[in-house]
Amino acid sequence: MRKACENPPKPTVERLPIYRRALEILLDEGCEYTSSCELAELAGVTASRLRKDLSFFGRFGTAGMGYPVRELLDAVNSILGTDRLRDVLLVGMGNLGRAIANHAPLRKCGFRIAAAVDVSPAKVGRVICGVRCYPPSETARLVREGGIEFALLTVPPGAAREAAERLAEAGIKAILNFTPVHLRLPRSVVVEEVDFGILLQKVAFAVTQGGGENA
Amino acid sequence: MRKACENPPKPTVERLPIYRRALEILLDEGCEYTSSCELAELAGVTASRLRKDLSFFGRFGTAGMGYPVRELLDAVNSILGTDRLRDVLLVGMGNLGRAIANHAPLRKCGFRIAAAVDVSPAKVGRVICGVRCYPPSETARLVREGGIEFALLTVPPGAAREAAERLAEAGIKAILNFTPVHLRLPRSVVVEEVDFGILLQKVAFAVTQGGGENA
DNA sequence: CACTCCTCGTTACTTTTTTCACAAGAATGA
DNA sequence: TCATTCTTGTGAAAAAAGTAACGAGGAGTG
Repeated sequence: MRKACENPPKPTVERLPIYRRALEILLDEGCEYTSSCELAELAGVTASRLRKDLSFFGRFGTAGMGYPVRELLDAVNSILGTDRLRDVLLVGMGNLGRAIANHAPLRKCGFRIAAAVDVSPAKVGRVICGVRCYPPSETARLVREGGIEFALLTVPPGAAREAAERLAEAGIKAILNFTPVHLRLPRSVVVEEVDFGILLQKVAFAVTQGGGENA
Repeated sequence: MRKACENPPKPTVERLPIYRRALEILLDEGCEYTSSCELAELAGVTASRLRKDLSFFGRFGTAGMGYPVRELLDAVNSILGTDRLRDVLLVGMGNLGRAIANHAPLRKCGFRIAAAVDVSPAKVGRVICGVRCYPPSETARLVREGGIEFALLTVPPGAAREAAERLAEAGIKAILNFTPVHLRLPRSVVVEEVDFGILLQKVAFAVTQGGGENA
């Protein structure tokens, strides 16, 4: 039922995790089948957009019946690559790093903090929030031997660029960048920026200009 | 120099904070003037897109010269509503809440954690990470008396919906939702979702499918 | 078995967003 | 002063994304 994935639009891909979350809710409730209407409602999109999004990846439903929840969830997981638990490297065991290490919902999304890296000698060697802490010099070894593809960058702004370059050299595939620093890395490394300040500015505009139009 | 803001595209608005960040870097470096090429390079967009984005809000540059950094930054701040320090309410003083309370860069973006709310009696009344902690019952008073418009929702998933509704009733204007729960609130409240799991899934797709195309 | 109802997947259409290319305008130097 | 050289701002074309409508095809019913 999987298509050869004829280059789906970027917004479509960004909605897949939202569908996934909705499907998990339905599964928890014991629903075996759902409709595009119901699922779209849960995900906060229109039914036709949901159907079109899914159609980029294959045919998952049966006319008149809807979608089998379990199967569709498996399919979405397979598309996203979250069908197995993936190891993540935490770079920077500060406040934010610890918060993420303790962030339970990550596990439900298919990710596990496999190890952490920090410059502080007080942290290296210890297990903090359930995660063992290594010195930065171990980065490459951890990535290679652990087969780690993803990193969370939660170091102070001043250390961001160096840490990112170290990760890139180690062969990391993707970085979730929580620092307010624009990283300049080879295109082979996927970088996703998560800047709380930028997000707040975005809603600040919506509030001041729009006078309260929702997204 | 400000236009009447003829409904700028949403993507344009989302890029403004990025331009803002680039402008601050230039200002720190002591640059008085910059060009659309230089600024676009720093922001990671094309020069024509930058110029078009700015054109939605007015005319800020002079042909042959470029843009005056200080003035353009002031203008962007004015557009975004970050020209003055804005108070933010932190809801949920857990690991993530504390991390954000300590997150220095927020201040540079024009935001200040004015107060926190938490259910735990052990936290209420204390000052944690420089922020005074109040019980949830005080939410409405804090929002009203402090003139607070923005809230950061960092409570456990199970408490998210109730806390969000309390905020909406208190008259909050916007919520940055760090919980993996889809909030259903009146359209008058701007909600921005920040779900680490969803972000990881997004890059997971990019890595597995794209084989490494950057965003 | 025939009929109706329901829901998917797809196609055509509309809107939004991006890209490209160029005219207008300001500074510089002879 | 005048030509030259930049660089902006903008309008048109192209691309991307979203919306709506429709046909196809099972499921349930009598």
